[in-house]
Amino acid sequence: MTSPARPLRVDAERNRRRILAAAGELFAERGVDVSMDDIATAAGVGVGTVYRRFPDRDALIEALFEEKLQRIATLAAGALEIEDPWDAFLAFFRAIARMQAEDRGLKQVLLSADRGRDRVAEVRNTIRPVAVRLLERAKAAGALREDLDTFDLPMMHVAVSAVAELTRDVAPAYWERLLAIFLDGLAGSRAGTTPMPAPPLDLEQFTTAMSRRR
Amino acid sequence: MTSPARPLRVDAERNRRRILAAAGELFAERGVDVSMDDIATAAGVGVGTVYRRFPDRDALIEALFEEKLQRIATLAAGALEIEDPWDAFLAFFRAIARMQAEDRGLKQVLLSADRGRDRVAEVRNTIRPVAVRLLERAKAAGALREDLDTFDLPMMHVAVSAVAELTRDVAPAYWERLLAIFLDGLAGSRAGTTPMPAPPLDLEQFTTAMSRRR
DNA sequence: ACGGAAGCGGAGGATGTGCATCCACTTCGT
DNA sequence: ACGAAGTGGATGCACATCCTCCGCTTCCGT
Repeated sequence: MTSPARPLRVDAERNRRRILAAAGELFAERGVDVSMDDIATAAGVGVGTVYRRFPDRDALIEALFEEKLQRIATLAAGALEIEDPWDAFLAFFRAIARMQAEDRGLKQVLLSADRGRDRVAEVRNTIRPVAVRLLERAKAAGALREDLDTFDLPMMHVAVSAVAELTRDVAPAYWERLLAIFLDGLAGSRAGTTPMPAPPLDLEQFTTAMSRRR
Repeated sequence: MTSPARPLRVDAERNRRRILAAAGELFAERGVDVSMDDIATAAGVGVGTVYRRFPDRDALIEALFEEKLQRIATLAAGALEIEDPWDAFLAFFRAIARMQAEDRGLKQVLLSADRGRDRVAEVRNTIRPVAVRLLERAKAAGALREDLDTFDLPMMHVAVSAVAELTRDVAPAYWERLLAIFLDGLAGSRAGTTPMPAPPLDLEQFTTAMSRRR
C-alpha cells in the first residue's frame, strides 16, 4: 500500500494526509456520498490533487475504511476475552452499535452492495463465528432470550443507526436510549428496567430531527 | 378537490385512476422518489397525461397521501376506545409500525422536511395528545416502563421501518421480530419473553438483504 | 542557485438523471 | 361528423458529479 518505491515529496504527503483527514470527517458526518469537490475544498486542496493521490472515489473510500473494518474484527476478538457471558455480549453489541451510530459513512459501507463488497463480506465472515459464540454463551448462561438469532444482531444495529442518523445533529447521544430499550428486550426475563443512558428529546429537538432533511 | 365543475371524460377518468394506482404502488414499494416517467410507464400512459392531471410531482404525492395521513389520525382515535391500557397502547403502536413498515413512501413523507410539511405537522399535532394519553394510561396500569417518553415512540417506528425497508424484498414480515424485541423492552418487567411473530433470516436472505441496494 | 521532476488547481468536457412542456395526432361525446 | 378534450413521448432545460487536462508552482538534489 504505502509502497516504499519512492517517498512522496513533503508537500504531497502533507496534502495526502489532509485529504484523508477531511474525507474521514465528511464521510463520518455526511455519509459516503459527499462529492469529491466537497472533499477537496474541505481539505483545502484542488480536486486534481485528490485524483492524483487516489485514482477514483472508491479508492479513497477503501483507503479510509480498511482500517475501520479491521477495527471491527479486532473488537469481536476482544469481546471473547471477557469472562462473564452477558457482559461480553453487551460489550460487543454496544461497541458496534456505537461505531455505526457515530459514523454515517461506516454504516453505509457496511450496508452497501458494491462499495468494498468483498472486503465487507470478508469481515462479516470473520465476525460471524465470534458472534455466534457470544450469543450461545449468553443464552447458556440464561441471560439472553433463547429465540434470538445471529442475524437479528446486525438488524438491530441497522435500526439503532437509522435513529442515530436522524437525531445526530440535535441530540448525539439519543440513540443510546433506543439501544437500552432493545437490550432490555433481549434479556430472558427481568425484574425492572435498566436506567436510560440518555435523556429523551424535547419538543424542539424532536421537530428539528423530524424535518431536517437534505 | 374533486371539483364537480365538469366531470372528466371517461377515458380521462380511467387514466387518472390508473395513475393513482400505479403511483400508489410504486411509492409504497420504492419510495416517493420514483420518477414521473416510471409512474407514467407503470400506469401505461405517457408522462404528458400524468402532468395533465397533476400539475407537478408534489400534487400527485399530496393527492395520494392525504388519505393515508387521515387514516393515521383515525387510528389514534380508535385506540383510545380499547379498554385495557396495555392492549390499547399495543394496538396503536403496532398499527402505526405496520403502516410505516409496509409503505416506504408513507415513511418518507412522515419524515420529510418539505413534502406536505404542514399537513404532516398537523397530523402529528392531532396525534400527540392521544399518544400521551395512551402512554400515561399504560404507565399507570404498571404495564409500561416509567421512563418512556412520548417522543421515543416515533423514533422506535423509525428504527423498525429502517429494518423493514432493508428486508422487505426478502422477508416481508421480518420487521415484526424487531418490533417484538422492542415491545419486550418496553414492559415494566416480565417473567419470560413474548414469542417471536416471524422467523429469523437465513444466511441467504441476510446476504441479499445486506447487499441489495440500488 | 538552478534545472527538471513532481506536484498543484480548478475550469471544463462528459455523462447522467429527472422535471415539465409542447403540439401533432387520437378519442370521445353530442 | 365535428369540435372539444385528451394523449404520448421527443425535447429542452436545469442541475449534479465525476474525472481529465495542462499551464503554472514548488520542491529537492547537485
